[in-house]
Amino acid sequence: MSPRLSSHKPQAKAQIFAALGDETRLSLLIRLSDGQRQSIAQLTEGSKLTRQAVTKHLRILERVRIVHSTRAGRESLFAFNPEPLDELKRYLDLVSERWNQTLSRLKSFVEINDE
Amino acid sequence: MSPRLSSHKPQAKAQIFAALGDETRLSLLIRLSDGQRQSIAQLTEGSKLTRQAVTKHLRILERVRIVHSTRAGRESLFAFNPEPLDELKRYLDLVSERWNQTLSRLKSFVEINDE
DNA sequence: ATAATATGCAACCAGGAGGTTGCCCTATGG
DNA sequence: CCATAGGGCAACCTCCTGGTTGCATATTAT
Repeated sequence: MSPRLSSHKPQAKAQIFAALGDETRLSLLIRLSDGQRQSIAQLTEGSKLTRQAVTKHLRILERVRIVHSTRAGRESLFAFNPEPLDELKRYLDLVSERWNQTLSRLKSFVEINDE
Repeated sequence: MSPRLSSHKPQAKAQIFAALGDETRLSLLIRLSDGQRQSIAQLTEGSKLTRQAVTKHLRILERVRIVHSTRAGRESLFAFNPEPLDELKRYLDLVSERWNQTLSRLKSFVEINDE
């Protein structure tokens, strides 16, 4: 019923996790998750970083489809895309499930846990 | 009711995501999520990597508490800890929630989405 | 037309990440 | 007691990452 862990490509997941493994990119993600499309210049405001740095981060997020950009005149607008995050959540659920199966299995042994 | 996004420390979350942003560490995580404690030597088996490399990865996972180690004789056994992953799931849920609020808000405008 | 705005591209740089090797220390099994 | 198995520590190397700067290009506003 639930897709097995083995059916997930680990490298793809790792790439998404890695994209989220940066404070700057997380904050960009938060700013975009409110649904407002924002230009690079807008996203750079209040960021202490250069526009180029922000651009690089956005491209990284874009490569794993957490974000996607469309050109509008002279500016390129970035928008949030929740799909990859949902994918990660499902992945984490599978790990949890695997873990919980173990717990119930252990419970049947009625072991004393001397942790 | 649900904790706001602003109450989460972004750098802490970024560190956890970063810890998961590596294929080797993801596979270690999978191997440990079955509940069996495993030594470094065991985890190194079939890994193509050196024991030292595996150790480094384990330490990274340990620093964010995804894994924890206990010394048992001459070997140190690593065990999985699901808490940080649950934390991440909650975090991702908050982002999704933020996103969905926007969707319903947009829906009230009855806009034509020409994406 | 011109100036200003928004971005792209490329080179460059410092530091960190992933990985290896060598050596030392501590348990454990004969 | 000695050989061996399991690890820790530290040095070292290479490559990627995050960031910057400089310059070129395309829109937009005046």
